[in-house]
Amino acid sequence: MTRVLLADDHQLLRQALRRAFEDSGVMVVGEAADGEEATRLVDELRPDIVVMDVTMPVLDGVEATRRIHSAWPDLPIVMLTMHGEAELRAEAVRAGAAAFLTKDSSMQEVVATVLATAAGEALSPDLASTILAEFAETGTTLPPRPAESPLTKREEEILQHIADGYSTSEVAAKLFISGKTVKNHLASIYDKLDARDRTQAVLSAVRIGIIRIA
Amino acid sequence: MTRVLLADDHQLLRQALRRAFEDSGVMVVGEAADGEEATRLVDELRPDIVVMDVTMPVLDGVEATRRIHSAWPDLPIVMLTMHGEAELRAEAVRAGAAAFLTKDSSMQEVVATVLATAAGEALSPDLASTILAEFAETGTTLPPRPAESPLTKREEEILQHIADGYSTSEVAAKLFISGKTVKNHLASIYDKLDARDRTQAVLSAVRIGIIRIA
DNA sequence: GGAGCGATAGGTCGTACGGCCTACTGCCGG
DNA sequence: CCGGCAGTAGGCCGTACGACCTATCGCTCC
Repeated sequence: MTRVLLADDHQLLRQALRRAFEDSGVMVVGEAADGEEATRLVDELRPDIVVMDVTMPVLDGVEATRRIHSAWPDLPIVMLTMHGEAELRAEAVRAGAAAFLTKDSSMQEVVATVLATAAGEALSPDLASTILAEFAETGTTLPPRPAESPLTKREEEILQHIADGYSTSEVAAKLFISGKTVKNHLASIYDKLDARDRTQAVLSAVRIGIIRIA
Repeated sequence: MTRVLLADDHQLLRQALRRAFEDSGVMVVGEAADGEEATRLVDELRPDIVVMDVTMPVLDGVEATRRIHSAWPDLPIVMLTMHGEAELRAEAVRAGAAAFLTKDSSMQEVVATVLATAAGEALSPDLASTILAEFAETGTTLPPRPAESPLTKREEEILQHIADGYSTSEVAAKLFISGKTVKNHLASIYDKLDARDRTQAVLSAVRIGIIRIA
C-alpha cells in the first residue's frame, strides 16, 4: 500500500487530505505542520511519497523539498500551493518537486496525482509543461537560478546595497569603486527597470523579486 | 436542518468542509469561490449561516462579510483565516463576523462552532476574548481603524504617493498643498520611521505594512 | 580583428532632496 | 485657557541625485 506523508500547517486541510487518501486506499503514515517536522518525519517514517504545502512556518515547503530531495533523491514530492504562480513552480521544480498542484484542485485530482506520481509517472502533465517551457526558454539544463532579471549581477549588487540603506558614495566605498561608476550603474538600472529614481528602482526590483527586502 | 453556505476559493477545502458538515447533519446549500459569488448566493439561497474564508479573489472575505452583514444583519457569518492575526480578527468583528476560526482548527471544531453559532450563541468564546481585549485596549467602541502606524493619516497618504512614483512637487500638486509642506511631512516621516531618505522610508513602511506596494 | 557589452571612470549641469529653522491656524485634552 | 500636536507654509543651504556626454579596458562572439 502506498504510504504517504502529509505536510501542511493547516490542520483542516490535513484532515481533509487524510480522509480523501484513506478513502482511496492510500495510507497516511504521518502529518507534519511545518517544513522542519516534515524533513524529520521523512527520515523517521520513510514514506513512499510526500504531499507538501508551499507555505509553512519554520521551514517553507520549497526549502523542505530541497532538503528532503537531496537526502532522498528517489522520494517523490508533490507540492500544493494556494495559487499557481509560475515563479513558484519553477522554484519547486529546481528544489526537486515531482508534481505541482494548486489548492483549487479537487480531492480526486490530488489523490489521482499522488497515485500516478507514486506509481512512477515521473512528472505530472502540468509540471511537464512548466519544465518544457523552462527548457525552451533557457536552452539548457536547470541552472541554480535562471533569474529572468534584466539587470547584470553588478547592477543587482548595487541596487541591493541601495535597498539596504546605503547612499551612492557608501555603496562605492563598499564595492571599492568610484561613486561615478555607481551612478552610471544606477542610470542603467533606471533605464532597464523603467524607474526614474532609486526609490522606484528598488520597488520595481522588489516587485519582480530580484532583490531581498531586509 | 441547518443550511450553510461555504465560501472559499480553494475547492480542496470546500470539499473537505462540505463532507465534514454533511457527516454532522448540516446541509451545505451552496459553495462560492469568491466574495462576490458569496454575496450573490446569500441573496439567492438564504442560508442559515455562512462560513467564509478571509482571503478570496474578486472580493475578499472581510469586505464580503461587511456587505452581507449590512444586507442581512441577523445572518451569522463564521470567518476562516490562515493564521490568527489579531488585526484581522478586529477587522472581521467590525465587518460583522459572528465567529472566527483559523485553519489550524480541526473539522470538529469548525462544525461545532458553526452549530453553536447557528444555534444562537452570539459570539464564540474565542471571539469574545478578542473583543474584550479590544475594548480594554481602546476604552471605547470599535474605531474604524486602530492602525498601530506611527505615521499620521496625512503622512501615510504622502508616503503612499511617493511609493507610487511621484516626486515631491507632484505629490504637492496631487494634494493641493505646497511642495514645502510635503517636504515637512517627509522629514517627519523620516524621523518616525528612522529612515534617512525616501527610499528607506518607503521600504520601512512596506515592511510594517502601512503602505501598499503597487 | 572588429563589434558589442559590462565595468570602470571622468566631466558638467540643473535641480531635487534633506537638514534646520520660524510661523500661523485649528483642534483636542488637561 | 493654555499646551501640544497636526497640518499648513516659507527661507536658507549644502549636497546628493539624475541626465547626458566621452573614454578606456577586457571579454566574448562572430
